[in-house]
Amino acid sequence: MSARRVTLADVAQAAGVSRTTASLVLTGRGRELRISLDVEQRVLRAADELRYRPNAVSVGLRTGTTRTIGFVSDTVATSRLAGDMIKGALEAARERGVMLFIGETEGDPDLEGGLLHAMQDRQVDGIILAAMYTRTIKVPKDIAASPAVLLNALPKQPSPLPSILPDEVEAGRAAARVLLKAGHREGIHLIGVGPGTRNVPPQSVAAVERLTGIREVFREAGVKIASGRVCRDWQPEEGLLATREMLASFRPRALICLNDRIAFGAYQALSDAGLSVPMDVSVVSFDDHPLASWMRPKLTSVALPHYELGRKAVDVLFTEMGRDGVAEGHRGEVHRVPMPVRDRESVAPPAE
Amino acid sequence: MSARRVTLADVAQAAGVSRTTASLVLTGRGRELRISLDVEQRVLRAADELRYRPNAVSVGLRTGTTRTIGFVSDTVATSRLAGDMIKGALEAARERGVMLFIGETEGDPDLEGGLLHAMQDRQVDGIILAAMYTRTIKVPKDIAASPAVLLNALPKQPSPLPSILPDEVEAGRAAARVLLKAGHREGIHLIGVGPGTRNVPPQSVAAVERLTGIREVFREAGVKIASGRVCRDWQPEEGLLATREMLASFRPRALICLNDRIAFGAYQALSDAGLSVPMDVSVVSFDDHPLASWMRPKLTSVALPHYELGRKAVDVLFTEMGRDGVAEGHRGEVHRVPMPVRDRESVAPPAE
DNA sequence: CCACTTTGCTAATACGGTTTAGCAATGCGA
DNA sequence: TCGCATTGCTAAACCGTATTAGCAAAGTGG
Repeated sequence: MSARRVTLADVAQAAGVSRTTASLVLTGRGRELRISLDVEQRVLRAADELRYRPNAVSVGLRTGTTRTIGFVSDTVATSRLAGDMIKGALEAARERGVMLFIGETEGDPDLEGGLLHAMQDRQVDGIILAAMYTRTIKVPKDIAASPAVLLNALPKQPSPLPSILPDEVEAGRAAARVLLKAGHREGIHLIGVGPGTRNVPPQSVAAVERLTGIREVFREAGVKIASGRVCRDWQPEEGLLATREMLASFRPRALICLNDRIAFGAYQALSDAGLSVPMDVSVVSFDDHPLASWMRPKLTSVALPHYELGRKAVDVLFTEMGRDGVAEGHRGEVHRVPMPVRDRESVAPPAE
Repeated sequence: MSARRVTLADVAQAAGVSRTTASLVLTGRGRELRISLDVEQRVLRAADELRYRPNAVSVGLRTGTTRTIGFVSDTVATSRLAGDMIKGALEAARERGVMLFIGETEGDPDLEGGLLHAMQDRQVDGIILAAMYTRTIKVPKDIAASPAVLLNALPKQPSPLPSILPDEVEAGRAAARVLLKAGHREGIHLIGVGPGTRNVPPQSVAAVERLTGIREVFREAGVKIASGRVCRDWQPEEGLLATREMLASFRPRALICLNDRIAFGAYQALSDAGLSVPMDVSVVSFDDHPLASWMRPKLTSVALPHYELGRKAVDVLFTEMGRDGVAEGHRGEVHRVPMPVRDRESVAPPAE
């Protein structure tokens, strides 16, 4: 508020040298440009004593690089997802000495455009364009003004931007294998999608890919999926309804719920029907929402690696920033981040 | 990546005027400095055609103000809280044409110091120092280099910084009133704190204040709190244990759970004991975690106004930034944001 | 002793804007 | 016709740093 910031000129004066010399020493180019050891020490001491910290704005103007990246997402608050993704990005950024601008578009293209401009005006070194739920997005045309990556999203039209995504197909396989390994081969029902490849809610990449993985493993194992119900909106309410409906026609041995909120609803339906988890029915799910470990019994779930996704986005963005312009060949690369299985208490061998 | 950015000089040249003139027109000082209407139009047209956007870094250097504020919190990912607080701040910031730097300290003072410096180096116009769970924090000494506010936190030592907090005492009163209004006057138990003022988990501001409000209303109504149990960590597990323990000695008519996760555990304990909510036992809680509306029956809860807190922080920060230096009198002001009651299905009149 | 290299530092310019001071042309009153 | 105010614009300085080009002094070889 009060005391003016210490500038390079102050340091130079205190050390009795020119600003040039001070700058050279402090940017580590002193040796290279033959500044004597004596002077170097004087400058360093002065800087230290005055608690000099370079003005990043000035450096940004001069060098054109601000050590700042922008993180633009459709919505940050609605889910915990955002939090962990941002956290991952934040930590990876910190390790590299970079700061993060955050912006939220709420799906509004105008807001998105405005945000991207505001960030570019501030000379960000790169941009992460993130979606909170995996989906395809329309890539704004002028985003390529700076290096950029897509996080948790695929481009609608072909695009040179790399994307970072959870490995949903493999997650689907993992969920199916959890049941197979526990000995399940029949009475397996899907809540949220299926049973056919086309029975998926619109827009959802996760739905399609998880289902693909699930079907693949069961097919290879010669196991038939007993039934599947689509839920448009993957909320507890719908999970409850879908499960209740399924219970009207079947006596299931195992459920694959397409996410934890659906599983939460399924638990309620099963409990209402007097069925116990995992004794009567095993349940596997996806996302590893915090909820999953609060439920009784604790829910076995294939985790969305939000934190890792965030980190990876920063990593990829940095290699992208390193790439000096044209280096064709790996444009539009897709990076898949593994989804780990969290084994808990909701799966047991089928009762005899 | 490729095409150089359009600069003011380009605009000036295209309009056939000096950089000075272009700048004056574009900053709206044209009239004031007697630039002719004709020239003004030429400049505006040129800027428009060239799609000129001022380089914010340069402006920042010259004017010393970057239209950027820093949001530093102890941890953003752990809870949904963060999300909504950030969202509120983000929207309020956008409305004012300001961008947000986000940083996370994980409670590490060194990281915190580093972050604050990194932000000050980038010439932020102000800083929001936020805690995810309401608590007292040690205010870093050199934070006052720029205007700052405390969000969801109180200073440990007296400090000139304003703080923004949820109105927890009033929330406590509201919770108690919900029960009174439903007709409850006995068999009311507290899960998480109490019954005495000193039975609170350490560090938690919310615990103390909620309890204060609760006790005040019941005292005035001449109602006695039947019992209370402290939970150190306000998690479902502890809520379950505490409730089970209480049920061993009492037959409660109503529970005030100190947050929703505790209530979640309490639901399980009540269900295990064959008690139904709200027929046998009414439950009121705090926070309005998303969980609250997923539970069956839906949980009545006094909501933490995260979104509003975030907005308010930006508002207060702006008035703080407006205050040119010394304006004593309202230093260290505390702003309380109301906590609204979300009436749902977990409260009913006491059974006869 | 002189030309030439090396050593050790600095002057000057650039980054892209904003802002102050001031200049040339015109208008106006006496 | 002269002095002075007004109009309409611009030159120049400035923000704080990085970087290029170059200068003076000292050292080196012949």
